[in-house]
Amino acid sequence: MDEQKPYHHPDLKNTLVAAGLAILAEQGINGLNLRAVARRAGVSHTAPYCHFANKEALIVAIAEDGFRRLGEQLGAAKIATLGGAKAQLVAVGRAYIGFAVEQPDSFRLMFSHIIAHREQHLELCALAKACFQLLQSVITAGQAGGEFAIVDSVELTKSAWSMLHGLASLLVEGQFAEGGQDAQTQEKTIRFHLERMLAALALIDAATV
Amino acid sequence: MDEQKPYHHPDLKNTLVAAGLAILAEQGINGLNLRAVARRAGVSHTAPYCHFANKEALIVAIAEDGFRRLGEQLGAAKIATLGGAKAQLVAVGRAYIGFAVEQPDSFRLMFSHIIAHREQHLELCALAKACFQLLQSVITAGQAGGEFAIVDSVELTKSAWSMLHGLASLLVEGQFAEGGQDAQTQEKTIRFHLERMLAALALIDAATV
DNA sequence: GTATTATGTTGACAGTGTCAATATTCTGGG
DNA sequence: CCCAGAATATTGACACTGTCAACATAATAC
Repeated sequence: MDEQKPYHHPDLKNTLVAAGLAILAEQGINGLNLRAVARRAGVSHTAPYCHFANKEALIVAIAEDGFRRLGEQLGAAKIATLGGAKAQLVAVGRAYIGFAVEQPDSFRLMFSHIIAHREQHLELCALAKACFQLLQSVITAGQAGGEFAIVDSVELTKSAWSMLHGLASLLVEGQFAEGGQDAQTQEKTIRFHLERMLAALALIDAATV
Repeated sequence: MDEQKPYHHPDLKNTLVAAGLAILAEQGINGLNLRAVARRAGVSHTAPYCHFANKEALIVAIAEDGFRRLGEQLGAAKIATLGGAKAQLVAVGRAYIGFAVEQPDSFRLMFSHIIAHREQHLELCALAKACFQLLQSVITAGQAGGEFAIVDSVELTKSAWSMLHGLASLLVEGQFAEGGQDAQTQEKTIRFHLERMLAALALIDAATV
């Protein structure tokens, strides 16, 4: 028994990211520190420095993982939905909100200013962009199908993302919680706002063009 | 000369908040720690504990100040704008975005999860609610004037706030910055999205009712 | 098979939040 | 006016955290 682990950890880098995610989910951002991550991974308190330049680098890796999971969930929602681009947009939007509400600390971390110079982290930017482009693909498909008018799809996607992100952020930060709502009520509220916002997006061009 | 300060500081509590705000503006959230605030206020490193239970309490006070300033700016934008509720809504929205972009660290702090149990801080909640209600007042006025349809104004205001907050957040976190845009271009982009989003809000009821 | 590199550990240091003990000043009641 | 207690501020200490330097161990390349 007692498989004593080798001096060299099989895959410490990913183990550290996983440990960070676990701590994030359990204790939130305040509990997320390098030494706790190292402890959880079963290594010494400076071992992370062999794989990450500093704390921020580890946080970036965790945020990257978050964007990867978000992208997967958005993609899954998209392909699981038939019935036109507007329905897909609602489904993808619901997935975005769902991710934020179910994993609030990951969501916060991904958009947090803790990551000071976001543009310097190419992989992080690429993963975030992939999420954006997934949203955009739904919108361009809708344009092709005549569900949305023909305007710059990047700008239209920015509007859609703003709406989703705002709703997600305010929900996550508890700004909309007047007393503890039950899950069902909250679900209804979310769908209500989602449908209204996205219907507005579909309408928008009739008004502004 | 050399007015040696008295042992008892005239108004340390407010001085500490002001010092915190200054540090926040200069060095961002990372530079904001109790000892630095105390240093800047010219007192010992534990003096803040006479006025704040802990670091979070000071941060709450700084956030409260932020909501107070935000409320003032929104109110000023509202009363400075003639020409109907829609124009007012755009103006107030522009003020919201302006606050976020000009004072990104204050904006982040106000909505930050650093403040763990927001609902326990009554004054903070009241100040945030005052901002919400200012937005709501524009919308109800618009309803009375026939510019917006008659639906639950709280829900309509939540939609508006979500849109504004999402745009502000993504701008502040640099998600929309593809390369350094000059101020003029950014201003155009902001107004573009604002007008579209708020026009969408005005239209929304025709679609969903 | 040895030199080099990659990986991990130990020990140290400065900075931070917080508490206990102490000092100074203010305030109200005699 | 004086003094007791409250309010305010300081000093010193402690644990925890991020980070670095020095060293130890394992994998790899020639």
